Amino acid sequence: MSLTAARKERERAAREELMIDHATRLLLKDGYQNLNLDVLADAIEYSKGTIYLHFSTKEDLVLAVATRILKERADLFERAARFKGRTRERVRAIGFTCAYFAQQHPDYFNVEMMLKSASFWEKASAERRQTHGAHGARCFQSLNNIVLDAIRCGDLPSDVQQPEAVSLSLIAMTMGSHCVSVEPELLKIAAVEDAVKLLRKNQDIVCDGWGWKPLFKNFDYAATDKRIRKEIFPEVELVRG
Amino acid sequence: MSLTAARKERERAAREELMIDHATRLLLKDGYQNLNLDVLADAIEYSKGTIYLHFSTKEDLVLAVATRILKERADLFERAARFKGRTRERVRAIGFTCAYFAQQHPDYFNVEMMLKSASFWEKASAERRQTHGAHGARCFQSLNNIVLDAIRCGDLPSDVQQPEAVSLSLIAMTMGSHCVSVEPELLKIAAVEDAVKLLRKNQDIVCDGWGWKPLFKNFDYAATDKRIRKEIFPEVELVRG
Amino acid sequence: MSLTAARKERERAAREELMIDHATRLLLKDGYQNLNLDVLADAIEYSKGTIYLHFSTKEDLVLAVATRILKERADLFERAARFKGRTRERVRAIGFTCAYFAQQHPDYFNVEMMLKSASFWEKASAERRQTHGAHGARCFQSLNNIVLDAIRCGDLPSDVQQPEAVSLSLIAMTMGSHCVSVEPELLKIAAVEDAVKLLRKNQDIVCDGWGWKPLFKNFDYAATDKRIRKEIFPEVELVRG
Amino acid sequence: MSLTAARKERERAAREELMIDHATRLLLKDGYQNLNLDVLADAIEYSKGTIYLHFSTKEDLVLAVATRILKERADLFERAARFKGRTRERVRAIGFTCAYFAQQHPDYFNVEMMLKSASFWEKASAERRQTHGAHGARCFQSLNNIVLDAIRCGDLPSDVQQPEAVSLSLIAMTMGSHCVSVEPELLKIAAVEDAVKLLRKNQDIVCDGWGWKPLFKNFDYAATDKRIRKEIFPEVELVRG
DNA sequence: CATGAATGAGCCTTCATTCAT
DNA sequence: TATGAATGAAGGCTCATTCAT
Repeated sequence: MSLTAARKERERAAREELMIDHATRLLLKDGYQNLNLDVLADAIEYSKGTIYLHFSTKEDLVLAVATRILKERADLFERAARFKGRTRERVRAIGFTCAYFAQQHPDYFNVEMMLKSASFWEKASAERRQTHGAHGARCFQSLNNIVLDAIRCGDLPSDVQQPEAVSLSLIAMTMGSHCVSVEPELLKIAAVEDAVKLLRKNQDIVCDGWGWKPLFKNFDYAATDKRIRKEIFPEVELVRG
Repeated sequence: MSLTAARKERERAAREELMIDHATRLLLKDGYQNLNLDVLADAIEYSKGTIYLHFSTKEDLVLAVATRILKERADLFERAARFKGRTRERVRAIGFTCAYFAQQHPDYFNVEMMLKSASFWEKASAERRQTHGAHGARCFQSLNNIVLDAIRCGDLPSDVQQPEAVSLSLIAMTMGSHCVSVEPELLKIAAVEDAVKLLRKNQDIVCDGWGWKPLFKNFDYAATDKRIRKEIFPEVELVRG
Repeated sequence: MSLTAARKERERAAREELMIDHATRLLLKDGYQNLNLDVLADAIEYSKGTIYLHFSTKEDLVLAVATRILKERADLFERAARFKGRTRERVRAIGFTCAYFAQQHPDYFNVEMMLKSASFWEKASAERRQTHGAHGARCFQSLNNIVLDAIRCGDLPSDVQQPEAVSLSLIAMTMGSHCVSVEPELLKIAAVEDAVKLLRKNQDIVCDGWGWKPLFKNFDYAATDKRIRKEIFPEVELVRG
Repeated sequence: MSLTAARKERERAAREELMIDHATRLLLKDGYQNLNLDVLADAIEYSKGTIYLHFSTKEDLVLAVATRILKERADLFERAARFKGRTRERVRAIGFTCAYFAQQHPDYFNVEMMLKSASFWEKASAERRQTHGAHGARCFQSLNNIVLDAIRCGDLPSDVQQPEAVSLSLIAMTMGSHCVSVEPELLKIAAVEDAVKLLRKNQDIVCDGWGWKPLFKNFDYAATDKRIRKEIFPEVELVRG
């Protein structure tokens, strides 16, 4: 590729990033249905036509937003999965990334919820659909590999029949914790102060429920947490818990 | 109230029920954004104007749908909470109602997700908002009362600081299991065959995680399950598991 | 039907006529692609939404325009076909209606040309499609019945194998004459002064070509023409020729 | 002109031909309104900007397509007009070229129809408009010269006042036959099997109608047809009829 | 000269809401 | 009270044309 072509490609990518940046912002503010391409075009100071040079439909654009965030999550998951220590410590590192995520993208969950509509996917481009699926799989595999290791080394009971069920219950709890976090009424009734703390606590409960050793109730994870913070998130200040 | 006025009031209520019936059907079929008041008016054989005599906005109508289903759930929860037995058995009965719900209203979860949009609530009438909140509280309280009983009688460890956290983790797991259930990709990767089974298993994991006795891994709940089916759902054939 | 309902129905029909009136005008002025529903809405002083209460798509509207004119033509054809006299005189009466038509709707031919696009018909409503076809068939049958009579009574040679071929050649000549009439260049080169005269002359040529008696070149149709004018078009002043 | 300039000019002409080639293909496939310059640019592997170096507007491009085909027709007409024989045989040769044309460019008629829109011509360049007119005139003159010869030599009755009327009726019949050929409904009603046969038959009717000798009904043209095929279209296999 | 990114006016269609009857 | 005709703002998407590089 010539120097010029390379520069153009960079500019194109930068423009696309700009579009996704603003689309993310508007999406989180107003929701999918209220995302308006005229408003987006005004915000990015490009015309609507230019948006359509990058995304085939509005749905395609929204999927690009979701995919970018999901990719970030997958990257973090893989990084966390490489944490050195017992399997329970490694899954705890994953839990930290979820908490980090909840802090960084407090409203991202809403975007994910949009994706559940069947008609949505039909309108997005096949390529982007596939990319999204791939990052989703990366997330799942990162977690599931730890589960497999845990069964192998005896940290999880040998009678666990389906490793995927363990992963899925952790994922379900994570998503569910997000769900309740966006219901102010519920948080008020349940006197929840810190939604991120809730998320991490719930993940511990699930691990303990599966009998994943060392159990949270029997072990002091303070040192592990310190190490996770230092090794995985050296640059950020995480919520305590 | 005169006899005539009473009859008119009955007719009005019946019409409103009819509207909610069909709105529910259309909502679950097409989703919130695709719910079309023209189609609804055709279906109920009343005019659009008449719909607006009952509901101030489209959002108000949708909230009425959600509230009616939530009321049904609250009723079921209260019924399940009155189940005789140890607290773990009573919370198990609640778990059955969730499974029952998932079977009866497989797409209702989507309706609940709609409600999370901030702009939604602004357009619904204050009265209906409050009613909805009340039924939500009933659900939570039914569950939370069992938790409180469990702490009191020692079925839950005495060091559980916040009973609400236990309830909330169960709720989170229930919602999260629904979330994953609507992601075909995830179900495929995780080789899940029966989403309802998954839901109930996950609830057990959470209870065990909190140390709620008798633990699922140490106790045979077959007899309890039989009794729940007989006493709480005498009329239906529940999914096994 | 109640009086009110009848009145409403009349009003509805009148509104639809108004829409078709203006659509016809705009269509003939600007062509199909430049027909703009905003402009139409402005012209009729109804909103665009109201237009869509009458027509499912823009194509449906255009088809309604074409159908109304075609119906008028079919009515005229049937009237002309009932003209008393020899078959050649009756087909001549049909020729007069074509000329009348060319005068009344000098640009209608353009509308008919629009209809030839395949994608057009897919977007029009099935009902209107069928109506259009029915009127087209009426036109053809009116003419073809005269041809059949002519063969039966010996005005056309008995060796004419396919009566439909005679009808079709007349139709082709009529359409073709319209085609050349909308090409100013061609008219200039060929020194045509009166397009309607051309149309009628061409139809005579075709009849003579088929040997339809009495042949134009052997017979003075002045009296017939006078009678056609008087009996079929008493109210209008037709172009001579 | 320098050698380099000559080469550049050749390249430029070749590029323009390439553009017209593909534009023709797309035009016949999708129609004028669906001709998309992006698609065309992709097909020719030149940029849209380059297209605009050759054609001032989209209409100009379309006119170039129409003109090239018209030129081909004019060339064929002139060749046919040089056929040796009686004038009726020569006009028959012209009829063959029309049939040949209908076979070669079955959808070209649609392109011609586009040209009838008034707004079209305003947007095309004056130069191309003139070229188009010139080729149209060549077609007309080729035919009209035969008519003039026929009158002179007595093949057409001496009382034919306007030779151009004869030419024009033949042209009208040719265009009209094309018109009916693109109406499937009409073809079905009239039980037409072979549209090209219809075209040729209709031309014969017109010639006979004008009394052009030798009349088709009195003369066997089989030998003439054989000769036309051999001398005018040695390279192609024409439809019989 | 050739490019192709950027434009932006334009257009059809939808649908929640209103209000005169 | 019930109606449904009328509204009109809104929005996604297209594409011929331009122009800086």
